[in-house]
Amino acid sequence: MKKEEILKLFKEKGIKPSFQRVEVFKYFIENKTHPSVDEIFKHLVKKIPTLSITTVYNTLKLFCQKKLLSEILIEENQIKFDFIEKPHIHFKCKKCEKIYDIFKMCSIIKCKEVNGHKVEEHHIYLIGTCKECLLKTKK
Amino acid sequence: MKKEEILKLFKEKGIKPSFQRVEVFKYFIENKTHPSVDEIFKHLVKKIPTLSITTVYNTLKLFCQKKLLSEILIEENQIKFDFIEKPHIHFKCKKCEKIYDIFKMCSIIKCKEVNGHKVEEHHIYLIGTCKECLLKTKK
DNA sequence: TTTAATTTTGTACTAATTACAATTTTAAAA
DNA sequence: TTTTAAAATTGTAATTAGTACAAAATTAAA
Repeated sequence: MKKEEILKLFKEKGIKPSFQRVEVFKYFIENKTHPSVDEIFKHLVKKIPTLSITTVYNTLKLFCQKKLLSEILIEENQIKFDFIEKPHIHFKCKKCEKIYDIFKMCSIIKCKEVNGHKVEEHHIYLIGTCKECLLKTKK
Repeated sequence: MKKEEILKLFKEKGIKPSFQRVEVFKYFIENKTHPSVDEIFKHLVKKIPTLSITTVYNTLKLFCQKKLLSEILIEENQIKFDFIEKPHIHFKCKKCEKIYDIFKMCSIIKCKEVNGHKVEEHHIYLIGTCKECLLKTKK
């Protein structure tokens, strides 16, 4: 994703492209992970020494409101963030703590109504032992 | 659920039935809600004036390990707890903040394996506007 | 160039959770 | 019954994520 594309996306969403905001966004497309606020801050402060943690919080909040990112709350007392491409669910390994994106469909994800309640968001978390950790324990 | 049944359940799970533990457990069966640590503490401290918040944390952690309760992490900076009866998912209303139990099945809940990862727990959260709040806004 | 609006920064604060040592309770052994 | 050891509870202090907010800096418009 090139800079012009980011600027175009920001414009569509009504986000003013400050240097800090573009850098935070770039973090997500360059590192396809599920970072915490702290990880993002620690990474970007190397490049932007004046960066404030409050800016990171503000920017992530804005991106979530504009549906560029979504929050992940999975067995942690720390919010992680997720770049929204196509709908997916998350798997977290209890051993290595890694979070995997799982692109698997399910009736729940499509449902817009349940017991009369209007559904606007779906968050599906699976927890267990990942492929790699299963292999390690077998050895 | 009578006291003898609670004691029997604790014995099965290998939980020593201290007065505090029994009272915390009773809170869940008497109030079918999704309480936070603070709510449980504030309620029980009336009956047990010497109760410590640390004991509540310890007890809830133990109950989660023993699979009597599970943690709910849904759009909050506060963990809530859920009594495990039969598998269900959660719906949270954005307006009134209430959490509903939804007893609806889905292929994801049954799945024990995904992309080679071994699945041990499922947490499904739906967020939106609940039936009651929808009615209120229509008026 | 001036002005207003927006964004960023930095500090102080709050609230949830954890660490840990001291005390109390419980259960087992003598 | 008394002694001893183990487990649970308590209370305090510390940690940490996140928020509030005002001042400074930046941007865009008049």
